[in-house]
Amino acid sequence: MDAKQRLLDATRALLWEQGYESTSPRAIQARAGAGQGSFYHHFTGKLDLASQALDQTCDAMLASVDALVDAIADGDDPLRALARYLSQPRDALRGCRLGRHAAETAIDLPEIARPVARYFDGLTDALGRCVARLAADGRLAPDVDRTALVDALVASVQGGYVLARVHRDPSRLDAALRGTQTMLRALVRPSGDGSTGDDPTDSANASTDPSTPHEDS
Amino acid sequence: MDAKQRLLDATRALLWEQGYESTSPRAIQARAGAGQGSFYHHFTGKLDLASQALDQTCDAMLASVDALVDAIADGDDPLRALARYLSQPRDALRGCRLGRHAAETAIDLPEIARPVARYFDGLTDALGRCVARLAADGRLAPDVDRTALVDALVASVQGGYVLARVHRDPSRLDAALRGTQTMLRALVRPSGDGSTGDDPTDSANASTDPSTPHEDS
DNA sequence: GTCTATACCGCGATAGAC
DNA sequence: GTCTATCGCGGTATAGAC
Repeated sequence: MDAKQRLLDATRALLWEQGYESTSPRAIQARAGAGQGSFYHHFTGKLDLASQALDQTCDAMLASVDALVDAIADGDDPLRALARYLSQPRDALRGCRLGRHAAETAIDLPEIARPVARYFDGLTDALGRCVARLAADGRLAPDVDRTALVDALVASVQGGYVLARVHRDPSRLDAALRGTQTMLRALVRPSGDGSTGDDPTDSANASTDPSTPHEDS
Repeated sequence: MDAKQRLLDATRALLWEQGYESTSPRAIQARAGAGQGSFYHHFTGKLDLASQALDQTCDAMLASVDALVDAIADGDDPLRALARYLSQPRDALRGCRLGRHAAETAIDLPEIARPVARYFDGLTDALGRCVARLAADGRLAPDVDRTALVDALVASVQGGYVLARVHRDPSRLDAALRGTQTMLRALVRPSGDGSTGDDPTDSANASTDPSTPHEDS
């Protein structure tokens, strides 16, 4: 692999682990096995490299989210799709690869804010399609503010990361998301189809199951 | 005011604005109008000062939370108390004074983690008292995981801050909390008392109302 | 395209005078 | 208790050789 992509990969890892402010060019170079020359040949500086790295992370995470939600186009239950998103395995103690930058002063830099906001816009859009389908199917009271509902779902994930890190306990993210699912199921009327058997939305949260890699929020 | 408290106040402000890693002793001294001498006379170093500053912030925020919730001991509606907490005015773009440190690597230092976790424990306890009262009044299905529900409420606030900062839009915090309140009201059975009139839990979120100061989450 | 050498600056802390 | 002077270190970037 060429030095440019090695630098990008190293940056993506370090931005996730430490955030922007605490990640130094020297640390990136060491991790990438590249020198100062490569660094400043391919990128104008730390900010430029970080921005491109975040763009790659954004693309990967949006692809993962879309894969979870796309099935509703084929008639899959939208509530099940939302449950899939909420119970996706997550690295609770590391935090969200993009959301973690919200707390940094660097979020004021457009080069940092743009890829981060682009991910949240895409995520909001994907979950919004699920909620819109629920409303169209008459499973959501018409007076429910659907954008507010989506923001609440996204917030419960981001806030769950905060709880997990504060308490050094990954299960707090699981708990928060189970609580959110409990509230969500109370708001949404059950599907009209005949399947009354096992309810997929009842599945325990999966961050206790560190099986597969995952690229979303 | 003596130099020690001026240093603590300056640190509290800077920790809120910039976080721990980005706050330098020099900046604290400048803001406090104190010199190196005062700094290292009263505190062993930056970490010691930050830890004491966070402890003061934790105390102030817990006092604010308790004031919101205490009324349920006098028979106030617990759902109304939760609504009061969720719709408390907040400085959405600044983030939570304590929760913002969850994203920092410094959260791994016990001196930083302890006061932050102490606040979240106290907040969880206060909201837990409201939820327990709801359950005792038969307004919550017995199979609802109450600790998970509380975590979900706390997470929606913390995650709402993330949304607001990512989008540079304070209204996203309001939206997330409105969505959470919508879900919560769907889960909780209405109060049994005769008052069917205006529902206080329907009040719009108050972070659009920057009237009073506020010390909680 | 990649290397090494170098520069400038601010961070975090210490020393010692007053 | 507070001041100024100083130190060692690492962050971020540039220069110029190869």
